[in-house]
Amino acid sequence: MEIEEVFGKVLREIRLEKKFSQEELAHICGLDRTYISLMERGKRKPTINTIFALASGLNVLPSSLVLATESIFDLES
Amino acid sequence: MEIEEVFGKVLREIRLEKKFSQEELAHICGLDRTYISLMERGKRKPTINTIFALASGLNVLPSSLVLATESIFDLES
DNA sequence: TCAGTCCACGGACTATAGTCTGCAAAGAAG
DNA sequence: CTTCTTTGCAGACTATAGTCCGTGGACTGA
Repeated sequence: MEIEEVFGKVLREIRLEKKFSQEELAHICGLDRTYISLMERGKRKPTINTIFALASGLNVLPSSLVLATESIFDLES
Repeated sequence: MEIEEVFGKVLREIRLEKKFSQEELAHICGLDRTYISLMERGKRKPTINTIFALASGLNVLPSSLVLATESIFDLES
C-alpha cells in the first residue's frame, strides 16, 4: 500500500472518531469536500501545509497524523 | 514565518548535521538538486511522499521532521 | 592564479495538488 | 413512497510541486 493510501485511512479513521462528515471537515479546514474524499481514498498526496490544516481541523498534532501513517506503513515492509 | 519556511530551516539543519551537500541529499532521495534548494529556502511545500523520501535519505522519521517543524511553528504563534 | 565544490537563482517545462459543479447511489427517517 | 444526508466520482479547470537545463558568485585549497 502506498503512503498516500495509508494516510487516507488514517485521515478517515480520525474524522469518523471526531464525528465529522467530509463536508464539515472540509469547511473547518478551508478545503474542498471532494478533495477530502480524494485524500481518504488515497488518490491525492497532500502537501505539508494541507497536513497542518487537516490536523488543525481535527484538533490533533500534524506529527501525530504522520506518525500514525509511518507506523502502519512500516508494518507492511 | 510560514510553515514551509520553518520546514526548510529544519531540513537544512538536519542535512548539515549529517554532512550532506544538497546534491548528495537529492541523489539519495531521488529528488532534484534545485528542488532541495527551493525547499530549504521555503519556496516549496513538499507533499507527504516527498517528506517520507527526505526522511529516508536523512535517516530520520518522517514524523520527526514534522514534529520539529510544528514545534518551531507553534513557538511563533 | 586556477580548479573544484557548493549553492542561489532563472527559465521553461511536465505532473499533479486542489477547486468547483453537478450527478448518482446508498442509507436513514418520516 | 418521499426527503435528507453522506459520499463517490467525473470533467474541466487553476495553481503549484517537482524536473532539467544552465549561469554566476563565494569559498577553499593547490
